[in-house]
Amino acid sequence: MNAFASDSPSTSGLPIAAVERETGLSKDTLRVWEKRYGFPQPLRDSAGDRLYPSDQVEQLVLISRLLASGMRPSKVVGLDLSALQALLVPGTPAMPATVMPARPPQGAETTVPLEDWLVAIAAHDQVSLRHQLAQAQLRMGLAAFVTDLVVPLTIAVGESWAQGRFQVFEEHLYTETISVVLRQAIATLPPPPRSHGPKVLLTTLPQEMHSLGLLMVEAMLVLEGCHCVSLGTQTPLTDVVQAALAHRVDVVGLSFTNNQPGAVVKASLRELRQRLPRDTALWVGGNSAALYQSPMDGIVAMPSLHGLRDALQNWRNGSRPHSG
Amino acid sequence: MNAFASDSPSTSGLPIAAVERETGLSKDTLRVWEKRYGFPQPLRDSAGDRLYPSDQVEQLVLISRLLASGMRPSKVVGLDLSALQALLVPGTPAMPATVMPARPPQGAETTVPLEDWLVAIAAHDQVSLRHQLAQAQLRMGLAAFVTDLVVPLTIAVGESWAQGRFQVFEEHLYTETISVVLRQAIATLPPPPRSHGPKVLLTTLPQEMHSLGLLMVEAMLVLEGCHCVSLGTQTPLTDVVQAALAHRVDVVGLSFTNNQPGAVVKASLRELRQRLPRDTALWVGGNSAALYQSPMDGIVAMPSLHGLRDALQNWRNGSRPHSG
DNA sequence: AAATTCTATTTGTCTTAGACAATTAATGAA
DNA sequence: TTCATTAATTGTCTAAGACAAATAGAATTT
Repeated sequence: MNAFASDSPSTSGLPIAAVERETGLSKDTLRVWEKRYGFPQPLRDSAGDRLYPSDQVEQLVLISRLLASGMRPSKVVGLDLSALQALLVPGTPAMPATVMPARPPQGAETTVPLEDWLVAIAAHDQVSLRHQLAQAQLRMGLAAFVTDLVVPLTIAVGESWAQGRFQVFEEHLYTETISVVLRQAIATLPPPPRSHGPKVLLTTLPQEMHSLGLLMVEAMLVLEGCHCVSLGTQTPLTDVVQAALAHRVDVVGLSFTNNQPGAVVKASLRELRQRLPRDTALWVGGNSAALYQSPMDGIVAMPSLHGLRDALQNWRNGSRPHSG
Repeated sequence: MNAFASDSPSTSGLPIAAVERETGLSKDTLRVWEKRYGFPQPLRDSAGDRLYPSDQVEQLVLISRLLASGMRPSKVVGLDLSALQALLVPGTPAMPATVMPARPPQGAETTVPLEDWLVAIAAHDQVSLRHQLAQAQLRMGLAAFVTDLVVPLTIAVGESWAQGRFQVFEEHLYTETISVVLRQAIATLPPPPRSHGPKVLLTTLPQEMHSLGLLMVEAMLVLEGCHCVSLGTQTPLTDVVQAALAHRVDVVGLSFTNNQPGAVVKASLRELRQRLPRDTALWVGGNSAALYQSPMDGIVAMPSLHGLRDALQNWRNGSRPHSG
């Protein structure tokens, strides 16, 4: 058993299982790249097993991130660190411009620039950060807080992390803190007036573990008078269907990051659409590029939270034409 | 590219990648079992690729659950469905009796039997469930709520799920609802008196995605006057260390389910212990059997929440002998 | 009886190279 | 431009064998 793959700091490299874990690239892929492109070029331990030097692992991490945003392996697999970073900096590059959040940061948000928030996150003072965020939420109101602060700040944090400015744990700290503030805000919201909006099931499919998007959507929906049922992250497809039936929801809302290959995302959605009742709407969002490349039948894709309002309007018109 | 593995309902089986996803057993393992034990016995598609019938997948899921609780493959891989279920029912079987939660359900909890809570969960009324749980929390107090209700109820839900009584989405619903109630309770707790307890970093390692245990621990610790920093789930090992340093915590607390093989858990802990400063305590808990099999140097393993009190006491004595 | 050491078995992962089909890019025709 | 066809790209699967970590069971000592 060549076995467990703890990246012992003294050794000269990581075994293939550790690299798979760190990069998300399968062992098969790592081996076939080595054969086809000549990269990576791992060392070998005494048993002949691959040992990936950490600089190659770093390159692989960047490569995998570029792939997730739409690049092709042949274009990026050989490249060195600086070339990769150069490709990575400009925003979310492979995302078509038409779906980029059209609205520039504006109004209330500019009172405290994003940069200051980034500095506050880097200060590692969770209590203070939470306090400041909670205050901002009260000052701006929940809707503006989400669209004008949380959304751009989350994007900025993601980019900072991609550029190596933030550690993973700092991103975790940010996520956790925002979650607490958002949950608190949602919890203190007045209960929705009965049958004013659709009943919405919120979750993500397996492999999608980011709950922040769900929370943002939940906040906006509750503000609009919807009744939300959240299942948290990583609900198997079968159970999404069962939950939708059991709770008799009008809408199923899913969030996708660009962690998964686009083909998998599309296939899952096709499958889900087929299994859900016809009259159950399926709304999807998140920064997975695959969602917006081509319109999918019976699926409403929302590249930004602003789409929620329209989707709600459409639902009210389409699904309940004789008022409520 | 035999590619993505959506379990199309019309086909006669799942491809190996889907089975890996569903069961957590690696493709290598699935293939080697087939060779060694003659099970599973997948069909083949036109290209010669394996197609696992869904009943075999069900067996594999049960087998993987038994392995996680300490059974050996040779004892369970061949067994049929009923035999597997028979092994699975009695509690957490492979866990040594000495580490089982010693205290039987008692006192306040018996006013509303667990069974009634299970029925309430099965009713799919999240609003009502949340309300009832919040009321119970207020009535019992947070500490008793956690130890006497949430802990046994979570175990009961897990067992119900293992026995097929609950669907995955019902377990998700339960988890989400409890989380909301616990977070709410923690948020409304008075801030801890300064320097009355250690500063504790709470998180899980990658592959561990259950946050409920962390929330329970956080509740108990905050009650005891500790200052908690939670990073949520799935923090890479390296970042746990960095976060511990950045936040200057006294204690790192980790939660482990029995999702991962024991060897991986142990190796990760050894590694983490080695990388953390000597004077940073490392507390671990959760129902991963590996934690309690043999004491590990410099690691405090707590099979139940009741161990927290003692651990705190020890920390206060050991780490700060000349008072604070 | 309990703890320890040793040996034998079990077990998961890694290795090789090649085949294949789904996807994407490029080419040609309307 | 837009659509269909061909070509290139790319990830996954298959096979059998090798190997070392982890565990079980026996033999030994405390």
